[in-house]
Amino acid sequence: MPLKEQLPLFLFESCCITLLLNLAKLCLFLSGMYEVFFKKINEVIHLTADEEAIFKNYLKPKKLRKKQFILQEGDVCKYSIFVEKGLLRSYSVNEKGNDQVVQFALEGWWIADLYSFITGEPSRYNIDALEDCELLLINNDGLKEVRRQIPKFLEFSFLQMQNAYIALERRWSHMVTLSTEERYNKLLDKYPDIVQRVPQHMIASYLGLTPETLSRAKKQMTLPK
Amino acid sequence: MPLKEQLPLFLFESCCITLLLNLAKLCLFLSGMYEVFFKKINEVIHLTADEEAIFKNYLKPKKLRKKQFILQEGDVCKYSIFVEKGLLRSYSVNEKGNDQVVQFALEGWWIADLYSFITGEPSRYNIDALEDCELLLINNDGLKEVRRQIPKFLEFSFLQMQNAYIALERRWSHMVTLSTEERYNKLLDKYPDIVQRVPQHMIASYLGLTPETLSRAKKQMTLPK
DNA sequence: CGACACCATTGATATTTATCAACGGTATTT
DNA sequence: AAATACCGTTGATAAATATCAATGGTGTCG
Repeated sequence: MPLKEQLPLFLFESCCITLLLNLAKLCLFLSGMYEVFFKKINEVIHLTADEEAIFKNYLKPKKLRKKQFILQEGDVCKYSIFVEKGLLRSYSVNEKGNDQVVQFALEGWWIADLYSFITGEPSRYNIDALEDCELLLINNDGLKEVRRQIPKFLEFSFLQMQNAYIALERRWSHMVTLSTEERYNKLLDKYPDIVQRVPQHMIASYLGLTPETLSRAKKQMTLPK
Repeated sequence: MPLKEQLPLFLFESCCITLLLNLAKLCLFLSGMYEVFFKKINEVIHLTADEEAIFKNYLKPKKLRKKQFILQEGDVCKYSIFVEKGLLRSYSVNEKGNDQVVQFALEGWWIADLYSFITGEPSRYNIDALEDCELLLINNDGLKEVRRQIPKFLEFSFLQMQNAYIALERRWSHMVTLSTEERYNKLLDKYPDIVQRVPQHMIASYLGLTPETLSRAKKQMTLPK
């Protein structure tokens, strides 16, 4: 019994159109969803279409609205998170109840509590969305499987980790050698996006300062020519 | 014309004995020289004797006396350094001429200025020996070659880099969340060796403090029960 | 529209840490 | 053995930053 027989024609047509529209939307969603991801990887290694397909099996797309959490303190960090679109931030809460920003993650960046992710221990960090986000999640088994099936990706992982280490080391050296103002300027130079898209008190926390101190430092920088 | 004919017998015997002694010393030197190195690697992956032999082709043993440099500011960091024995320290010198300790490396640890090592840019760090050391050096091409010939070693490199990243992240979080005294105690807990073998002003610098501040903090810790 | 949350700024004050200087002890070098 | 370098401690003071409190602006939500 064909569907057509059970419905008035105009309803059937309406259904078809809706269906097609949704299918189109889905296609767009799925193709767009991985765009930045594979672009980033292909800057370092080259994946064939087959390999990309393998990868997609282990990737879990997720949309996250502003202010929502993707990881909360006490939970185990089950996923390594890739930001296709939007802006995440990880932070801890100290004994006085203040947020302590650890990291920001823009489009094209990865973020996780690596320690919790590797060991399975509960995380001491929170990760939430500062903007509406489109994310790709992959768990540790997934990553291992991809590294097994696509050995090139192990190479990528190594290089990525190496770069992350160097960047953190550099951030450390800036923290201990540069003045407050120099640190802010470095950030402004390197990540103008972040400074524009993130409330200033979070920038302050990222730089290891109170909001008041950063505010005063900025004032000092404009006044004396 | 045999050597024996040209020398009095007692001199010939003396030569033989010296030669044998030196050979024995050389063997001991060579076997001992790689002991910690392969022990460390085999904790993570298993290398066959053949693979160890391949590795040795690219390793350059070097002894370094206390106070000698293995890397100086302005030089390119050509080697990744493994400490078989002894204790190294990397540091930078700030504009006031003070040392700023970045890292210590005990037996079984690796040390380098990774940024300079990867990019070939001149280093901003110095690395010197705080004790007489036995080191194994390997350059970037050597590492790449070993990773190519022994794919397991790429896995090792990745895991090692991941651990280094996690450790640095942890050190960061301790730096920003813990008090001076808590930071010192953490170090005491985790690396009692370092605290005993390194002058206190270097510990202070490692913790981001002046020697005076650390001295006073220690005093505070003993007085009030 | 009004209530409310969020945020940057500013002022006054407290706390922490650095800086400068001096001293005494210990190890190293000559 | 004497001279010297190195090191940890202590005191006095200065500088940087945090803390506490208040204000005004801006945007959001009912």
